[in-house]
Amino acid sequence: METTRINLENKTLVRTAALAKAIGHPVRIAILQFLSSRDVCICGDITDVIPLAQSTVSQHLKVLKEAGLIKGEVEGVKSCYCLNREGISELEQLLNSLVSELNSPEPGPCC
Amino acid sequence: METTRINLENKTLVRTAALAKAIGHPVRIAILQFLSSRDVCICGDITDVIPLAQSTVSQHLKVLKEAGLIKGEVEGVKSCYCLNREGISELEQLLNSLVSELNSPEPGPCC
DNA sequence: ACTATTAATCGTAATATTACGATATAGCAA
DNA sequence: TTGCTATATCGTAATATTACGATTAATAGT
Repeated sequence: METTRINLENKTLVRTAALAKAIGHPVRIAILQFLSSRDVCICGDITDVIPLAQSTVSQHLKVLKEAGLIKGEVEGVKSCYCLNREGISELEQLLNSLVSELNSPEPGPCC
Repeated sequence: METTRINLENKTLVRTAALAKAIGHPVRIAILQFLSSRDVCICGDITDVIPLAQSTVSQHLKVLKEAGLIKGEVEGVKSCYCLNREGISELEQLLNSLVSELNSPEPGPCC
């Protein structure tokens, strides 16, 4: 029996997991949705729509930023956030190829 | 300014996050890929291809099972696992609608 | 019945996540 | 300068995750 040794260091594997992990929390998905619901960057009112402490929201924003899913920059006294289109399309591409990989081949006899 | 109050209890939101979290680890993605690489259920040799302790692999399998992404049943002295097609398509559907939601509308002036 | 094997579960330690309040930082307005 | 506001960061507590070895439970083979 050939032992198809799995490489857990695989770049795509690790990156896909990291992106999935980043969206693996309701608050972070909600933040992404909120950012996409406007057609401009959002400066300052993110905390207002999320029923959590300001510091907690800031923490989630940091996670999303580090994952490359949003961009943020200081704009005067406020911070402006918007979606990082590159990160979103990377997410889309990696998750799509994962799912299509999982969908083929067809289910076998026992499932 | 209308405060679009975000509901963090939203079923779709919570479910999407839970599925994303389940695939938010390289080992679990690797397990899913391995399961899909055969066209039948895998009985027993999952531990052999993952370079981690048997108990750790079992834990990851449990996470995937609880998320509804795999099915598992005892087959004699072995356990048989295979992908749960329903869970996978739920994952596909929820992530697709999330991503397409994030992709529209077009990027505004500042991003 | 006895033994070997498979896989789940238990116990545990190390680390990560999540949330909060408090504090620091930095820009704006007076 | 002095204060005000917005947001990041710090410190911390509670909980969750991840990994391991040891144990248990159940089956298969002798």
